[in-house]
Amino acid sequence: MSSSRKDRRATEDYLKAIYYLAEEQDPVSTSRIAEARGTRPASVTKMVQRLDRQGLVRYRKHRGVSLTDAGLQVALSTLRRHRLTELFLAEALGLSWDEVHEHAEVLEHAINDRLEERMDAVLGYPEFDPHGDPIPAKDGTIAEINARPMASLPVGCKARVARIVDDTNSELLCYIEGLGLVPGIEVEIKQIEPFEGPITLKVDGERRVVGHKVAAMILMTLCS
Amino acid sequence: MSSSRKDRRATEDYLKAIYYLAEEQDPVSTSRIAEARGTRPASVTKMVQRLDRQGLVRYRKHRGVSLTDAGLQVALSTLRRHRLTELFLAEALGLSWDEVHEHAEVLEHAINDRLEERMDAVLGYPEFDPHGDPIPAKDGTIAEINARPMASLPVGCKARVARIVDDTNSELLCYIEGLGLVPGIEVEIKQIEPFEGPITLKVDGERRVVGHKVAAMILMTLCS
DNA sequence: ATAGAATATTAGCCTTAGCTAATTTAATAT
DNA sequence: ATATTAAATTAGCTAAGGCTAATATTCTAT
Repeated sequence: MSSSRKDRRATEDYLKAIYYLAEEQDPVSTSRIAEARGTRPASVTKMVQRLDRQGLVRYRKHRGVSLTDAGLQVALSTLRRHRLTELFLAEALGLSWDEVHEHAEVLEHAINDRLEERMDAVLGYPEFDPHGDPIPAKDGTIAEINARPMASLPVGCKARVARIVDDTNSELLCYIEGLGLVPGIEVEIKQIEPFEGPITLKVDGERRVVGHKVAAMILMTLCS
Repeated sequence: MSSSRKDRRATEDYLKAIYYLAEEQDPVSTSRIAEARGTRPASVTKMVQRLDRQGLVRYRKHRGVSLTDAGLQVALSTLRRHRLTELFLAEALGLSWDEVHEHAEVLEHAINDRLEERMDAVLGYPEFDPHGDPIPAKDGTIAEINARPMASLPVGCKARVARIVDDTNSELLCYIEGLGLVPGIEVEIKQIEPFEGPITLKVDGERRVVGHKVAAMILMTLCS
């Protein structure tokens, strides 16, 4: 039963992980994927070889993997479904923003084009999620945004704080201000742990570490 | 990785199938399950042996399977999620009743207690779906209903038409009336194809075959 | 009661996705 | 430039769910 109507789960999760990790460093190494997914490198090697055979990634021994166009489409589609699902669950079921992620992590693999389309319509075709992260369009295009969430910046990048997303969470806003992360300030991204991990950055010559949730609230414009 | 966080899918689908088929004939035969699921009998044998080992069914060679209490709980929970999901998709995404089933068939395996609870609350704790089929409660109890959908009756059962669920589909209502299936009429169930299959019955001494969708609209009271 | 037909089971193979242990390749430090 | 270390790969195993072909059991009709 090679194909027919299979488990999208593993494939989509791998491609999504590779998509995220590639932001950090392009041919993504086996061990980074293993770390991100909580599996062993040997399992990753086998899987990326399969994905390569399916034309979803380009893999060269000891050299890492990159998404092909086809793989990128799948990753973006999965990301789109993830974000639409999060938004939808928050909207339609009144779940908190903290809570929706884990549910979406499962549901993103269980919804099809039709459901995606309906959710999109019901939500009014949103382009960004409450974190300020863009929701890829059906065709894979990502809304151009001059200000991007800090968490989406590449390592080594210098950028300026553009605005802090209003999460109606005044405690966090104060905390962020306290870190010196006020609009106009220039920071350099030193290190990003994938997914929910912390981000290390340099502000006014001083190193700081901020959590992923906080970083998602901080929109940045790149210093070219 | 024996257990941890597995694919509920196959297990739940088997148990659900067995639950439905048992209504027709209790120890359910291998081949009935195979037919219902579109797999080969040999695969079913292996699977029910596994389910037996897990304590979800009782299986005796050549004699068929029955659900254990644990298996029944899983089947009812799955059924509950299926029906809540159908209702929720119709409500929240404006999908037609025809359409929701196939989506629910996938999603029922992807939602957890929390989502189930939220959907239930948002829907106002419904006890029946639009077909008139009861939605099992969290504890597995099924709302007592004197009138049951025709599709839920056992084969050989004699029952009286109680009412026709108003589907706001006047064509179907007329069609049903045309078959002589008016309230008060006594019919005998001759044969039920599982799931969406047709139902053969005897009305006024004449055999008739009605589709599952039609049968779901006809609520019956048993003639004791 | 038994032959033949219908059902069910077993044996043996496949794929996916994981694991460990052993090996190979690449990177680093002297 | 080579020895050591770190990272990646291969080999070989596991379990779930499928499949086919072969075998075994039960049912049915004589």
